[in-house]
Amino acid sequence: MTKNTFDRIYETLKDRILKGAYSIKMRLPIEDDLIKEFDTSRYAVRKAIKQLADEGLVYSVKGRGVVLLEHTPQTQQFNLSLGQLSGIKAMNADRQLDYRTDVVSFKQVIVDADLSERTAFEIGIPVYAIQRVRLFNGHRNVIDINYFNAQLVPGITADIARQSIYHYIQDDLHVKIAVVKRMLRVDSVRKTDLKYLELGDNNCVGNMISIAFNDTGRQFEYTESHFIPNEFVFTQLIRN
Amino acid sequence: MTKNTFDRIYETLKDRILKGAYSIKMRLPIEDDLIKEFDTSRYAVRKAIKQLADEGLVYSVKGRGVVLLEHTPQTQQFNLSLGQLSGIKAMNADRQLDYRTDVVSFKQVIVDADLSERTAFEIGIPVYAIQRVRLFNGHRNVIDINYFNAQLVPGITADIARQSIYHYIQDDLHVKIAVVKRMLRVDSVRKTDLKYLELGDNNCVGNMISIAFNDTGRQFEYTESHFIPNEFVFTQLIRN
DNA sequence: GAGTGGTCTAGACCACGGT
DNA sequence: CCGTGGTCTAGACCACTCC
Repeated sequence: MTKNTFDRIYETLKDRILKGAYSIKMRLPIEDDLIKEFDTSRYAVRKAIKQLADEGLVYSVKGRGVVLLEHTPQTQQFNLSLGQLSGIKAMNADRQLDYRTDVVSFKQVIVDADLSERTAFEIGIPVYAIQRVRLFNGHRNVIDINYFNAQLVPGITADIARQSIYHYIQDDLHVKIAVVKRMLRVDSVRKTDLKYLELGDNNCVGNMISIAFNDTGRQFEYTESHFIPNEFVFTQLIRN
Repeated sequence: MTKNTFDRIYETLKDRILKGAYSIKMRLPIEDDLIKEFDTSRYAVRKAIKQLADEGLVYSVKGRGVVLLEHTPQTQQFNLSLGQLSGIKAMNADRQLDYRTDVVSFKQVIVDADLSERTAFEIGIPVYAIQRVRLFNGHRNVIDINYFNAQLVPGITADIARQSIYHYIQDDLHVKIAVVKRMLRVDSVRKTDLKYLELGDNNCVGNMISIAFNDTGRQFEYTESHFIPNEFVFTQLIRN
């Protein structure tokens, strides 16, 4: 349940925006009116508006008010889907997906100079090196190449990798996944991609490189997710 | 000049973090100490810390403090470079780039059903349809396919397109670029890509689709930037 | 000049983490 | 239990937009 004041305001306003309640004048009510309506302080109202702005629904202009950004069915897909931590969003997220994971490689290795250069893990520490093929509706669309710091997230097994490593990390190890940083690239295919992915005629892959941090600030994961063209999208919001 | 209190605090803290001043204990000073040090209120201190967290440098834990995220030379490149509104960041942003733009197509057209479906512009309005090849060190790395709403940003010419449309929009038209929403995909090549891009053996392109809004909330631009593999990166931050 | 959001202050209480 | 960041209140003044 959402119990915070600003959450309640945020949800109410978001609902109204998506329903088109404010669309005619393209403005949100001014802060003072929202304060009166929700019988609260400016803090909660402003925090709720901030959240709407973070999501790309509104934009605040000093001296004028809070403007709604135009949205159409097409441009809805540009809106950020918050909270999807673990990964990739299929292009048609609405259609039903049959999903399976094959663990094609599971090793525990010691970080050497090369691997350290790539993953930013310290030389000499033990890591789990895992390769998993992700099948969507039976198609080999993604290969995940994971390296997990075995000191920070110990006890991973091939069986856990077949299920969900993030589930294990959070629920069993009680390690909080605080921040994930990502880089996105387009790479020419390499041997592993050709071996495991259904690329068709394509000779490139998308490469999403993620590094994840726990709530003590330590990086416990380095992952490359190679995915086939034409199937996946990533969204981003830039504000002035 | 940065004149806000929280900007001053933010810059000072960021500087210290990057210099490693806090790295031993992996913590920022607690809020009360920062309030004393900068002789200010909690508001400014918290806003500065929020900004550091938005950038992926720190992470706040209720009850414990503000934790620094590990960073190494490799993982620095995951840090967001804020403020780069206009676009693509080359993989090696540090190396000197010779940069040129060729306008290969410049038209004014009326939006029909198909174009409306793609760009979310209303049927019947006039738009500028522009295609520009971007050369980096003489190499045709990017093709920009722009559609600008001619009512919201009138007066674009081929000459302006050769220079900088964003410069013209902001400085001459005084239109504020408030928000840009992006989608990133990997697409199989199409005819236009083959014609204009130096793809080598690659038969895919990266596709960055942007829609831009002015500060009245109107979408004035739809752009596809197709870019060659292996040269560009995008960064993203996900927080819990 | 009137109206609006942005910054800032000075407090209070709550929720969580660790001892 | 204490220390910490998160939420919340009630106000003040400033900077900007628009008329």
